[in-house]
Amino acid sequence: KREKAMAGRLRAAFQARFVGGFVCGAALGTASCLAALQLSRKANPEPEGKEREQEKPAYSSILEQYGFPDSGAEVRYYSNHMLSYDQAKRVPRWVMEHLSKDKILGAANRKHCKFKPDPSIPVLFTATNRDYLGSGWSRGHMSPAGDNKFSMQAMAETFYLSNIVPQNYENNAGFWNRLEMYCRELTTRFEDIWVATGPLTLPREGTDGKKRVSYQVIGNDDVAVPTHLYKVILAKKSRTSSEPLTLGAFVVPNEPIGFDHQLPEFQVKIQDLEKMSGLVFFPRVDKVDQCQNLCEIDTCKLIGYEAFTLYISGRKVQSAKTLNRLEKVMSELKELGIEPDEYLFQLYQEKKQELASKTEESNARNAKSG
DNA sequence: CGGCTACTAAGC
DNA sequence: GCTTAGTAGCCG
Repeated sequence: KREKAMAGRLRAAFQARFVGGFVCGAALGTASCLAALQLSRKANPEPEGKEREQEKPAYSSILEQYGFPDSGAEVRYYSNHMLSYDQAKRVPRWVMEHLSKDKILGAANRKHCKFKPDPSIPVLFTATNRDYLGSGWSRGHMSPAGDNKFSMQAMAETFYLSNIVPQNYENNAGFWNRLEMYCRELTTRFEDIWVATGPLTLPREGTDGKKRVSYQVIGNDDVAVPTHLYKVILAKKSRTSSEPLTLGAFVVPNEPIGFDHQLPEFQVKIQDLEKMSGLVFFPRVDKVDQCQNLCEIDTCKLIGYEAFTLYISGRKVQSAKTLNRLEKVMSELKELGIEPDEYLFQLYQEKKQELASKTEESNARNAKSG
């Protein structure tokens, strides 16, 4: 009995979505869409009944048949992220992803990925690599490549330009990079994390005291350069426990931000971000009463200068292809007055061995052939 | 981790 | 001749 009731509810929920146009256009033909629209109109209570029906001129249904303007903002699904695209700005409005321990482990490597136009977006509205090259702005991931180590496919899809915005170089490699690292670090303290990321073009007050929205556009496609980027983090401690969710929202200027700034400086009330962006995040969650503040529950502390530099050096050591390069990385670190920690020193030793044996091999080959 | 550029070889 | 793909090397 209970099962039947449940099935009925599910069916009702599906139909509500269906007539709401959720599926319309994506998977169904025009005829079905028209039917859905009519159903949806009928579903709305018509306060005045027949009179209202008569008032409605015949041409309005013709208009429906020809179709309404399409912003292309429908949700697009990829292996590990979803997004809504802004066809006018050639950047995403928002990108969402799920993050957990298993997602950030694996062999997927960004060196095998290439930025490219999203094949699912109409050519008229896509950005291209040319728009970015030589523009003075870097191609900044919204859903980061590093969150998808578990899957080559998932990582490759984050390189579609539908997931990219023009971002300040230093910001991208620095503060924003560290913020993304912090999100990954959260997987050690939370079982599930959902992150929404996107660009903002916020108004600024001019010298005349009037507020204006002004932003640069780059390339032949006029790709919009955001003034700010936002990130909303929703985290759940454990899948089984019923303790409240944890929420944090941040708005970061699209400019260099040094180590003298802390993450909480950029925290905003979720309602404020919603007003700025025109988006309601996690609409089914009571974000006021049902959520705790991330920066109270967790550290909201980004990795510091020395630890960050050590980490970067570690990555460089691992990708070194010559002994010369390897030694340079280490000596530059020393010049900065930073001593390698145990982990980096071990990476260094291993790489040194590996490269030494490789040059030995090639020497042997040359001797043989020569 | 986050990026860019230069060079080579292959292909139309 | 020009574009594409892969690689090596660079920087923060």
